[in-house]
Amino acid sequence: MQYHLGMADTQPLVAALDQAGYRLTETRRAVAELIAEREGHFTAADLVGEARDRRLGIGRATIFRALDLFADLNVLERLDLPTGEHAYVPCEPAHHHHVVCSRCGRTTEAQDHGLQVVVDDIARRTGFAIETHRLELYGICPACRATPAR
Amino acid sequence: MQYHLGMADTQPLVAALDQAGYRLTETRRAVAELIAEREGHFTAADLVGEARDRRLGIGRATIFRALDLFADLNVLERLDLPTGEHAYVPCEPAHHHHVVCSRCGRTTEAQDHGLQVVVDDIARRTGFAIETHRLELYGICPACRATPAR
DNA sequence: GCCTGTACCGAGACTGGATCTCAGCAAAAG
DNA sequence: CTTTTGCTGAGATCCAGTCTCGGTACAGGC
Repeated sequence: MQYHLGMADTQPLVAALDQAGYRLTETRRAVAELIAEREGHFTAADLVGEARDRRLGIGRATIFRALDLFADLNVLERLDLPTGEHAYVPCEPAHHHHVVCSRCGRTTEAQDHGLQVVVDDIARRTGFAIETHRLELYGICPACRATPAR
Repeated sequence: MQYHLGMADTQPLVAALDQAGYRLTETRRAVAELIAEREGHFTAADLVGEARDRRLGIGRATIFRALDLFADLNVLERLDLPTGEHAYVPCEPAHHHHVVCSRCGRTTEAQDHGLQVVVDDIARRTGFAIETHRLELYGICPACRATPAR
């Protein structure tokens, strides 16, 4: 079975599967392709629709399973957009945060220099033992800033 | 129609409706009561169940509408828990962040002293014009820390 | 190259949260 | 009191995500 897809870089996704000992199936490569072709964030429904349009014959459940898997391997992160939608973004496995363009939806990763101080401060003030945190930023990306608002 | 509920403080919720020019209906007061009685976060399903148990005769849709309304008025915030659940927390209208206890679910508000510096730094590095941000912290609250892990 | 155990897959039923529709009702204004 | 308009309940509907299960194909051993 061959899917004849494009050339987008699936390497990080596929490599993560391999390293973690998961099977490198054609289906998973195809899902990796669909993900790699995307710019910005996407929803599970986007991928399901795309797979259906291209007659790839990939089941709905399989796409959700692949997304969960990539998320577990930290090469994909699940975002909760302000609208309430759930979206996914491919990313590096290291701890970081996302900056989301509220116009075009593209995302960038950001290091949280100095955030630890803020977290520690909040821990001290509230008495909580902070285990994890999540910072999401929304704004207009450089490309969209360069073009007049549509 | 009277609902005969308790004495929890619904004032901030009701006042927000009034100020924004919405009608102060018995139903909305009742939903405000249900919210005010809660500790920590709660889900829409919690309120729907509570209303049904008490035979308040409030429809499912009405509860969702009220939640949306309060959220728009910034007296209620919708949280996306790490589990994927959607929860609500009553809060002050001012900008702030939430600290959620991952054991008992209680929440506290926190000021983001120093966070603006981090946000500005990320804006400079990424070139984004940051409009809003959301910081959520998860940890163990003082009360839960005081009791041995169950 | 072939066999075998097991991970993986597709299809479709199922679940549960959230939304929509619409006729009836009730709050605020005159 | 009457009118206007916003609000409400019931239930249909929608849709994301999960589960089940029979069948498939990968990887490792021979």
